[in-house]
Formats: sequence, C-alpha cells, structure tokens
Amino acid sequence: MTEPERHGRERRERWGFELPLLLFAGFRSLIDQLHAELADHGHPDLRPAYGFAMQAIGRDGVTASELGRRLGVSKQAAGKTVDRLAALGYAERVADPADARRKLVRLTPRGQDALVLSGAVFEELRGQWGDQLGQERLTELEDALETVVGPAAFRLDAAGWFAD
Amino acid sequence: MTEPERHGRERRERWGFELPLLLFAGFRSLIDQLHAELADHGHPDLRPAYGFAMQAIGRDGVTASELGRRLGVSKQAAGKTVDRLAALGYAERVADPADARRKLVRLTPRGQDALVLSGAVFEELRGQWGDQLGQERLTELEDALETVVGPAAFRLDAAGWFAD
DNA sequence: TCTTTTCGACAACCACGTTGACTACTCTAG
DNA sequence: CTAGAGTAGTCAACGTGGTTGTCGAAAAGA
Repeated sequence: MTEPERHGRERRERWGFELPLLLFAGFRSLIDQLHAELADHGHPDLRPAYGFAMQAIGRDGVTASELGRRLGVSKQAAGKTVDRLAALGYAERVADPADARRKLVRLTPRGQDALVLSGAVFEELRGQWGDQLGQERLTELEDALETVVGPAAFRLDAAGWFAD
Repeated sequence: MTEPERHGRERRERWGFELPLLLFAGFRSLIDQLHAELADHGHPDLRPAYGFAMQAIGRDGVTASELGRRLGVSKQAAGKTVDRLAALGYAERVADPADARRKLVRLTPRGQDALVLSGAVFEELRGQWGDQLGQERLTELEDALETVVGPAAFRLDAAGWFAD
C-alpha cells in the first residue's frame, strides 16, 4: 500500500476531543477567509450569520415567518435579522398584494451580488484545499463527512452558532 | 487503484459551498451528541461555550484576565462567563494570597467531572465515526484537516461561535 | 518614591436569541 | 354570511455573550 504523504514517521495517536476541534478549525478557516475576501470587495459589514440568512431568503424571497422556519429560529428573531440586513442594504421588505398580512423579504441587487461573490470565493477556497491535499484526498474528506452526517449537512439552521 | 467504497456509481460534482457546510455539520453533530450525553448524566445546563471556557481554565485555574486572553475575548467578557459558570456550580473564585488584586478561577469538582465526562464522550463518538468510516478513513480525515488548518486547530478562542 | 501596569469590577451598549401579548388579516365551517 | 381559528407581523421584556470606557486598589519597575 503506497502512502506518499506519510513520510515514514509514525502517526501520533489522536484524542477524541481533537476531532471536533479539527472540524471547527476547518470550518472557521473557510468562513474567516470568505469574510476577509468579502470585506475586500465592498462587503465589510457582512457577518457569517447573514450569509446563512441570505441563502435562506434565496432568489424568490420569503416571509419573515418562513425565514424563521428555515433558519430554525422564531419569527421574531427572523424579523430582527431582516431588520439588520435591510439596514445594511442587503434585503428589503415589499408588501404582498395577494395577502395584506404578509411582507415579502427579498434580496436587493447588493444582496444578490454578495451571494454570487460568496459562491465564487468558496469555489476558490475549495480549489486551494485541493491544491494542498490533492483532489483525491479532498473528495474523500467530503465523502467521509457526508457519510457520517448524512443529509443533515445542508440545513441552514445554524443561527446562533456565529459571531464575527 | 482499488477504491472499495465507490460502489461503481459516479460521484456527484461538489460545490465549493458544501465544504464548510459539511465541516460545520460534522462539528455540530459531535457537539450536539456530547451535550445530549452530558444532559443525561447530570449536566443539563452545560452549554457548548462553557466547555471551551472550562477547558481554558484547566486543572490549575486561571485569573479572569488570563482566561480572556486564552479565549480571545476581553477580560470583562471572561469575567461574565465565570459568573455564569460559578452560578451553575462549575467554577469558583478564590482569592490569591500572593497578590491581592487577583482572584483565581478554579473548577469545582463538578466542573472537573464535566470535563472528564466530556473527554470520555468524545472518545466514544470518535469510536462511532471509526465504525462508520473505518479506522483508516477516519485517520485520513483527521490528517487531511490538520494539513489544511495547521496548528491553528487547537486554539480555544471559539467564543461567540456558540449558542445552544 | 513615584509612575506605570495590571486586576477586577461597574456601567452602558450592541447583537442575537427567547416568550408572551397584541392587532390585522385570511381561511374555513356551519 | 358570519363566527372562530389560524397566520403574519410587531412590540415589549428579558437572557446571554460580547464590546468599550472608567475606576480604585494593588503590584512592579524606574
């Protein structure tokens, strides 16, 4: 069995507590680099939690209640998030002509721009990981993670897990 | 090249944005299971951030200022964290006889117990990942992560990245 | 000794979540 | 058609976890 990356030295025994730390460090590294890049491209006020919220709003817009459901928080919390997004110019509320109770939350062009830019940065960062690890090892990392976390990976209800 | 886990089907192309989601989902899965386990063993009020704080306090205790430095937050924020930990019975403040300004923050026996228990749970959870992935793939996952994040993995300054 | 640094605490504030209560509106059953 | 139930959005109060600024007391260095 050929394992070129091993360099012949014995691998240290791992502790259980290292695993969450490694996963978190990887996650944080990506998110930190993303936001450094966003800040350099006209979005210095974007915080990690806003990215999740904007992703949950999507191209079509949502109501605050639905946004709360998607993010796993109360409708009041979702409403406050929309307030902050709106104050920064990333989202706006428009009245729903078909239902006078509802107000559709939509991304502004600036919000769309941030989302598109984030996608591009993530591609770039994944490319860097691929350069460091090799495409094969990167793909195996992703597959291994998908195996253990299952479909739960792509939920957006990460609110509260963020700061700056 | 033998790749037994491929099962012959073509692997879907991955998007860059999936990588942070997978890492985060893995991290959250471990932390959620840890806290479910802790809650079942007499520690229902322990929150993820408290684990980091207790880890930073360690066996020897620290001052609030030093705790702030280790966690990457202000000494005032660290002091508040100690207040909450103390209110739950996980930490206590003792005057330092050698320096009347300082108050040593120490873990109570209950705090030590929670730390020991957490370590055991993490070993158990890592074992479960090993069962699912195979020891080899798990080790490769850990090594790959360490490669990309470097020594930054084991910093404790994750405060603010948590909620319940 | 005098000045600087450090420690812990207090206050005010912000971000981000929670519940509960309330109004306005829509929908459905009788 | 109308009464009642359910839903949308907002307001208020509060909890947690951060921030900065200020302060007095104690330690440490010139």
